[in-house]
Amino acid sequence: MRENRSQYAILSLLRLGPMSGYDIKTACESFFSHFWTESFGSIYPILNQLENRQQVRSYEDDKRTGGRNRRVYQITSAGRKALRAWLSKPPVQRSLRDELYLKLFNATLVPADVHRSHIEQLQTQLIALKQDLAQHMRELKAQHSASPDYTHWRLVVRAGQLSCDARLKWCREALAELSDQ
Amino acid sequence: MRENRSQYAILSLLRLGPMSGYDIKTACESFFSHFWTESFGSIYPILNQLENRQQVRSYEDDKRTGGRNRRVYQITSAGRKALRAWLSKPPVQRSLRDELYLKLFNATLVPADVHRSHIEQLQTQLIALKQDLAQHMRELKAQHSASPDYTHWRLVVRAGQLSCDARLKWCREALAELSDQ
DNA sequence: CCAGGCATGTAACTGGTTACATGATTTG
DNA sequence: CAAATCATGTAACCAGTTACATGCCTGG
Repeated sequence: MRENRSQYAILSLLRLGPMSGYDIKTACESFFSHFWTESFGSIYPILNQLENRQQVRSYEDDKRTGGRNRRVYQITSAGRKALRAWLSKPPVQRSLRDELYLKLFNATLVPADVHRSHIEQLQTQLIALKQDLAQHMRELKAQHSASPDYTHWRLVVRAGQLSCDARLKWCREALAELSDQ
Repeated sequence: MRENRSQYAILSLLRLGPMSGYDIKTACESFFSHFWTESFGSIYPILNQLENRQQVRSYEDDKRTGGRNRRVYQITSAGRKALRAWLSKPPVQRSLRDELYLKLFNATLVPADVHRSHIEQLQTQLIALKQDLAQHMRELKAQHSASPDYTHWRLVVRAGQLSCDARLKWCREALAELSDQ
């Protein structure tokens, strides 16, 4: 059984307060950036499904300034219950696929420069990610250190940092090894 | 454009020598275990597609002992060329989705034990993975240290090790933080 | 004789992305 | 007025998984 997880990502954000589909996308990009993504093509249809199942409720957000009308969703107790049920199940590892390593596995088929530049690109992305995560951590401390969620949110960001550092270390090792040949 | 990557995983293995669909699955599990998976449901149809495109050739493997007849595939120069073309393109990061962190984000909704046990489960898996990777590294050294692929294959395993260690470190930190509360 | 490993294949499904269509309002 | 931002939605697509069907041969 392969369950749609987008619904739980959406409910996770909705439990923080009422949001529109657009807000959910934005919140996803800021809160979940380093471990989860959602697209509009999932968000809007799933919000409708959740409403049919009475796991969210919505209302038209009238009298607002800028942009077209918004529909704002809020989680219901049925929604919270569904989220809780999912949380209790052990997380399942979905298939793992890392293109970089698959390419590196075949490195001898193309000039060495190719892979060096792929790794350098990754390194650049990771350096940017490292700064994002540091910034994220500072904001978390400043805005949520009193929240009961703080410990867990901190751990989530911390996981990103450790993983990012490990990959950066690998990039340095790999580049060193690939150049002295 | 979202390209089917299974075909390249299959070509990657086929460049090491002729294999059946079954062999490919097995090789995938041993060579790629920590960064790539394939299922029979992809392998067999894709082998046919590759043959139609003349990127692989096949023959019936008669007079063998045990099991039913095998069809053995070998890569052609067109196949090698297609693989090379893909290798040169920068690897694209496909959407990132880690259930554990999404669950942890909502940790306050369920008893603390739930997440502790999820993390302990992960820790157990990672310890097993660490041993697998160490074993894999030893075999690599023993069997392929003379091969031109050795440096790259070593780096691929090394990436798994660094990532595994980083995640283990996170598990320890997380469990420490979640228990003294 | 049956469980398990070897072996091939197909059908059904779906999660999730991409691209497109549409439109209001603000700002430079 | 064009571009950017806010905002919602749908249609098409497909990569990849799961489940099922089938069958040979070996060893306990």
